[in-house]
Amino acid sequence: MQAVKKVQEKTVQSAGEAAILSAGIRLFSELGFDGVSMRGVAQEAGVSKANIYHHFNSKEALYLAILQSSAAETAELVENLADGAGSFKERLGEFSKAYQHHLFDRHLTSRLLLREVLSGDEEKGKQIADQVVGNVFRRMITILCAGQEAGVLRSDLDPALCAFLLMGANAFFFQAYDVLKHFPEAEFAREGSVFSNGMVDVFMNGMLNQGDGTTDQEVAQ
Amino acid sequence: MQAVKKVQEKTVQSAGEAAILSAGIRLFSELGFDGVSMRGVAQEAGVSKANIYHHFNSKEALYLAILQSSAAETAELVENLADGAGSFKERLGEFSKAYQHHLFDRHLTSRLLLREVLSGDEEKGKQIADQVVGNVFRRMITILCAGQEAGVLRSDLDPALCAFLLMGANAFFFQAYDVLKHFPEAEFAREGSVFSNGMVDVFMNGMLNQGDGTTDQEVAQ
DNA sequence: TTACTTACCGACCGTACGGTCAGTCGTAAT
DNA sequence: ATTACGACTGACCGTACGGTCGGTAAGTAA
Repeated sequence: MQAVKKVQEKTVQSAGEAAILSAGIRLFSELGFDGVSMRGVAQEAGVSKANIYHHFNSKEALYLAILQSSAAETAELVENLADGAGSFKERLGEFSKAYQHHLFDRHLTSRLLLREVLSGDEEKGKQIADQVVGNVFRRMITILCAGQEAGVLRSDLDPALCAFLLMGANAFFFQAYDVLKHFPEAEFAREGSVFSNGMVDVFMNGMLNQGDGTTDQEVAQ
Repeated sequence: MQAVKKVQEKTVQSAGEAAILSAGIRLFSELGFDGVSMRGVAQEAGVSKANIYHHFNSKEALYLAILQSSAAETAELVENLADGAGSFKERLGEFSKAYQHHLFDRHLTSRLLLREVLSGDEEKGKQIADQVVGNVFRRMITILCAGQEAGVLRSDLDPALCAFLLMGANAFFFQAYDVLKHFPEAEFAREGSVFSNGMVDVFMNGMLNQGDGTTDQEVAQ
């Protein structure tokens, strides 16, 4: 099985095919590959099952087409993520906020891609990871390295680790949002911006009280 | 459908049933509910398919039994997570490290439960969330509140947010570990302890250089 | 008009699914 | 010896699955 070298930017030219793709992403993102039947897609799209096979060779091919269009769409949007001026802290905060907003704005796409990347498929997963997540990852690392050179970011930290933490916090928040809503303790999850601001604050300044002369030992236990 | 009020601590007394449960967790954790067939479970367990239905009423019941035993096992282990003495920073670091170690040690169980919680099922998900994740969550909040009262932890931070970030970072690292291994940039992911130490360092002290008199404005852009 | 293409459909195929059932076997109490 | 019971099985059932096939209707170029 050869890897897909170049994503054929096959333009959708039939209303049926568009309906199939639209229904597919809705169902696949919610139920996963195994949870979706071609009959279900056909019904949701309002076309016959045979018509799906006219446009796509197999269930796998349909899923892959949806995956690739999702990945391309996300990759493009990530490319245009806010990268404005301002202080390092502001830039990072804006980037993080924009990324989180994107996750929720395109929640079907995001859920689909996250599921695929985290499934540990090793084949499709790696490709998507490079194509989509890798982009956000590397851009964030760039911002962080600039921060290190400017002397704002601690030079003893691994920029990749910092990038992973920032992205991961957003992604995990997105994943856990539905269940988090039902936790009475998690007031921060009511509003996305509250979480985002608090998160960036923690990442920037840390959780500990600073500069009050108190050491860890003095307040042990 | 009534909620399961009390988990019947049904002791496994047949070798076949044990094999079924063992095969089930292996398959369900890797492939998900829809990706597993009862024939597959039977074959993996080395028993007949009918035998599974002798011990469990349905596929759903088998899955639920596995889910509940996994939840109970994890809940118990979480109860015994290191909670030793030491400075606040040390306690939190130890707790975080122990939690991460538990995730990888019981990776089948962890993957199963995480998938269920994050699937947004609203029914099973909520129960598992309360039973397992909720425990870790609340214990971590307790530690954090103690830190606030002792004056070590910043009092302007939401302890629930901090707990979520610490837990989420570990959980997301666990989820992403397989794909992260293949990123050349992510050297921190080679060794679990490297990530753990770096993560706790960031959470405690923040990413920014502290106390050098440099403000954000001065180093803008 | 003919020839060809594309979008689309109803009916069908073989298979694998979840689940059932009658019955076997070993064991342990009566 | 008989009964009873739990562990276990092969054969079977109805259904839903992914996928195929012959055919229709519409557009279009020669």
